[in-house]
Amino acid sequence: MPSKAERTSQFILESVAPVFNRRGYMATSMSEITKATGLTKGAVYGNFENKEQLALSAFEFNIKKISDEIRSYTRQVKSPIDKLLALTKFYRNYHDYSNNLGGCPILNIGVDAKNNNPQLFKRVKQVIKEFQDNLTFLIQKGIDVGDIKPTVDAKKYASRIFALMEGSIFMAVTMNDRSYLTDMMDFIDHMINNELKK
Amino acid sequence: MPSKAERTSQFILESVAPVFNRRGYMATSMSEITKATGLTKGAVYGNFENKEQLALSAFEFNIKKISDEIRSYTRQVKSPIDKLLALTKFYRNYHDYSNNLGGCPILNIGVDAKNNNPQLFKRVKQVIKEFQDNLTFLIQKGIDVGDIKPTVDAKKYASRIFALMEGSIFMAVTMNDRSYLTDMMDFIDHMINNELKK
DNA sequence: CCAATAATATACCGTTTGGTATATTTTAAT
DNA sequence: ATTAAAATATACCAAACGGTATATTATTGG
Repeated sequence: MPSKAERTSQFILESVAPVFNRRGYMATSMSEITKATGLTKGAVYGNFENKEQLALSAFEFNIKKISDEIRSYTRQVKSPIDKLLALTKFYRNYHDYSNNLGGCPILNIGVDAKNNNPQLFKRVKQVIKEFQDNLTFLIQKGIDVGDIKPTVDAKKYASRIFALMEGSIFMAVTMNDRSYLTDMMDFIDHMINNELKK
Repeated sequence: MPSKAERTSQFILESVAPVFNRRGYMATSMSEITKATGLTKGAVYGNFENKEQLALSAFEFNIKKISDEIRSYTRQVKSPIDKLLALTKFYRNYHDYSNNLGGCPILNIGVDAKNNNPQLFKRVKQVIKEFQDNLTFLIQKGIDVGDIKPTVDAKKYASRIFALMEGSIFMAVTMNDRSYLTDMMDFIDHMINNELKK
């Protein structure tokens, strides 16, 4: 059994992760944090150095949760093409998923932290790079195994697909209209089947 | 000559519009506003009711500036297709343009205001709708005059193009890499010429 | 069950927040 | 140039901010 402190730290993160994601770093006050957790400042500061470290950990918590969820989709299939299609399948359901979280952490914290928290922003950029590298690797593997046209520029398609996804997430969340997501995922699927697939 | 108050109000808006755009509503304090303007709180509150109204006016200021800039591109050509291409031409240069402003107001304030300022968020949604309606109207006109395929769903393409643009702006600004913009505008141009154009 | 220790709550710190009442200065019409 | 009005600066307010020292309560190994 994990120690009391470990359990409390996890509980705090679970509680404040959506708050930070929704409200951003500056707008999330310590009083909101104590309210969201039901704990006092003493407990929070006993488990986290300061507000910045807590925000950083909350972002990490959100990213891990999404990554795990994505993996649960992609690991069910084997071929690179099917894994790409599994990714769009995940994002088709993202509107429901994001209602708990309050939008996409990469998008929200990317916008929020850029001019408010350099450390957090640096981490967002790393996460974006990792995500895109994974996507590039997947497309390249598809080329290597002969499923994807060898003329395809893996990196270019990876960054394009990522931008398409973030754009549709922004629109779906902002306009509260899931059709932005489903339409874009249809579009990406079409791209995968007609431009990438051999 | 405009009155002193009118000139001061404009000066305040010019000064604080980029600050609000960069930092968001909550993170922009009155002390940052007095610092950015060089004026005192007395002057600011003499010209604006409160921080919220100032943020609202600053957003309006930014949107008008961009709209005017876009119009200066699109009015130089006549046909709907050329106007669409003029739009992507504007966004090709958006990386330089946005460095002064600190990103896209629609994206920044859309993300920032969603859970921090209902009034501001409502206005962002209106602006998005107006922008998309203009785009829809333009595509529909292209269909009517016979430049664009009659099978094209104007509204669907309008919202898709808008999402593509916002996605690429987010990526370009966040990763500080204009190629996200140029690549996406190439892509949209290709779409205009091969899917929309007769 | 009992201490030693770990974890949480309480009470407080100086600073900054958005906002306002009032004093001072600047503008502009005569 | 004078003066009434408009605009700006100053000085202040209560409340909230992030953070901390210390008191209190829970936990846990013996």
